[in-house]
Amino acid sequence: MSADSKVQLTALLRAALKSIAPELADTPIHLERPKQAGHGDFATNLALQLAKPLRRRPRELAELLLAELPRSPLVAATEVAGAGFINFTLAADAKTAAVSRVLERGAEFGRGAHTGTRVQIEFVSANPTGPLHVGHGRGAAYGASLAAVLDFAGSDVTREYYINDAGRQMDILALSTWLRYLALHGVDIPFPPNAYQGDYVIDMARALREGHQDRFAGFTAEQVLEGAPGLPIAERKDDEAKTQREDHLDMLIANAKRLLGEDYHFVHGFALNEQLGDGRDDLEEFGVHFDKWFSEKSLFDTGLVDRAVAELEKRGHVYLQDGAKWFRSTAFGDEKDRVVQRENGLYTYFASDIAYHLNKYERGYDRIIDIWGADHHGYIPRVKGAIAALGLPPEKLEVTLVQFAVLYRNGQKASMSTRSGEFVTLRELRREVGNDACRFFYVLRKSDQHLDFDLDLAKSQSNENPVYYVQYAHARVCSVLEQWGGDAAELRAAQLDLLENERELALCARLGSFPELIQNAAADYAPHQIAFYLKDLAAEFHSWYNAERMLVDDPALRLARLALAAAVRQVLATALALLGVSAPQSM
RNA sequence: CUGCCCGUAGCUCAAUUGGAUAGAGCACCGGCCUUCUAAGCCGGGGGUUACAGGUUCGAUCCCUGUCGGGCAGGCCA
Repeated sequence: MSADSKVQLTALLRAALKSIAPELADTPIHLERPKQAGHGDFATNLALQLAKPLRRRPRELAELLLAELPRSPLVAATEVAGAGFINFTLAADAKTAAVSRVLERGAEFGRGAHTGTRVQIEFVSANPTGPLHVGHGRGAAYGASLAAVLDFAGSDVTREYYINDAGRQMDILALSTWLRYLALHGVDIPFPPNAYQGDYVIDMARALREGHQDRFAGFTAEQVLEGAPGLPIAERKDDEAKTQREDHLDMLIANAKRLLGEDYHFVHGFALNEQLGDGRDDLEEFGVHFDKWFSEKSLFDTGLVDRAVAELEKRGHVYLQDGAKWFRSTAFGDEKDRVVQRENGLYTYFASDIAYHLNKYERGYDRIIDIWGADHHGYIPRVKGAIAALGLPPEKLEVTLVQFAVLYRNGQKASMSTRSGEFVTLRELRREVGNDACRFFYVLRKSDQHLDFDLDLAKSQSNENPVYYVQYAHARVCSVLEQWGGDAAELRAAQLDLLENERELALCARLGSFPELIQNAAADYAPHQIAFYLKDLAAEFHSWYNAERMLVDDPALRLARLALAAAVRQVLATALALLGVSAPQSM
């Protein structure tokens, strides 16, 4: 059995279709795996689809198609059912053939044909202004798994992290670090409430002092606060107070730049590298790897932001108002026009984002995937609008939104406030529940669904925990094969027609559907399908394990069952690897 | 107020892109360890897919409205 059953069945149906309705020979043929066991191994609604154009009854057409269906050893039985479905039951050896395919191809079983499609996938891209938190973790797990699935399905994938190293947030981090550093040198300045509060800033300040002693000190509080408006009392939440706090912060940043001169860039770069390095380590430990780290600042340094805005202007999509440059995004479906260059001459974040996407397009990808937090959904129209305005095809860009994850401990929502300093970081989560449970739980839901992350469940070592459930199946196979002690190569010679009970054939069919699963998960950007497949495969294996023995006396039957077990183990390992979850030999 | 997303068993979620009798796990009840790992298995009850219409052979899925939840609506990022 060289090709997959589905491909062969499609060809058979195509032949029958040409024979009864040559003019409709291009009708897409949809074959599905019925949910219900009584409906066979595959079903098609082709007759129902033809009913309208041919103006004939679906069941009649189904009969006609079956009459014209070429004979094949693949098919054991066919039937017309329901409104006009055609159900196929495969021959037993067509199902068990999946086992030998798995054993032949090993870790490559399920890999799609190389399409040469170049896909760029950008994810996480968190501001390097503090530790990654559990929200970033979900984007990381989703993006990494999706990238792995797309790669396995046949695309050439580039994983990219966009570093926001050019904006005001980075200045605030640099200032925060410097203020903490000054405090270590006895300079008493009230720490602004809108600066970065976390302890990691104090850690950076200490590191700065250890490495450079008092190089960045020697300034008085008066110098640092010069020209800054006073801070309103903490209780005031009105707009005036907020503006005053922001002005205060901006003046401190300006003073820092003036007082430190060249050294400001050093402190800025130091804080950036510390946080970026920390995030990179965190992600690597999480099994999330990036091929490219793309700097926002480089877009300014290479003049691409200037060029992108100039190109928009040249095409007549920019106008001046109140001293600022506006992109007419309403002409491309956005709700309102957006500023790209402020009155003070500085570009907005949106401007560099346009430049970044222009750069992505110029790199020649066939498909560009952005994974954003759900709170950024309002940005999609303006970014796509800008792409269209530049004369580029916006449909090449696909934005996938990842909803928030909420942690639950003892049935109670765990706090994740980002300002209080007591937010839950990705690192804390990984330490608490382990990388495997983290990765698996994060992709257990569709990305556009809110995720309730049950910490107690993720930690529990019981059958309730789906991670352990799946890993346990893998470990069980390992244990049996070890006790058998034979050479894995022997398994290829197994007489697979000895696999004949219902559970065995169900497992074979499940293995055989793995390549389809990969294609579906890739097409839908839905790695959660891999997680659900794993749960199903593990369940069917455990059920079989309890019902039948593998290490039986009959050598031929023993070999056949061990071959099936080995194939199950292989597919479990392959699928777990796509999700970045380990496949333990023993538990 | 406006826009986007969501609403499925008591709880957490699926549902092969419009298919057949809407499926799992947990929780609840009852069984299975002298036999390859009980981190496992077998059996049982549980639903007007938020609600009301519409489109068609057929709707959890598409359209309209209502109700409920989330997120957005800066010359912030």
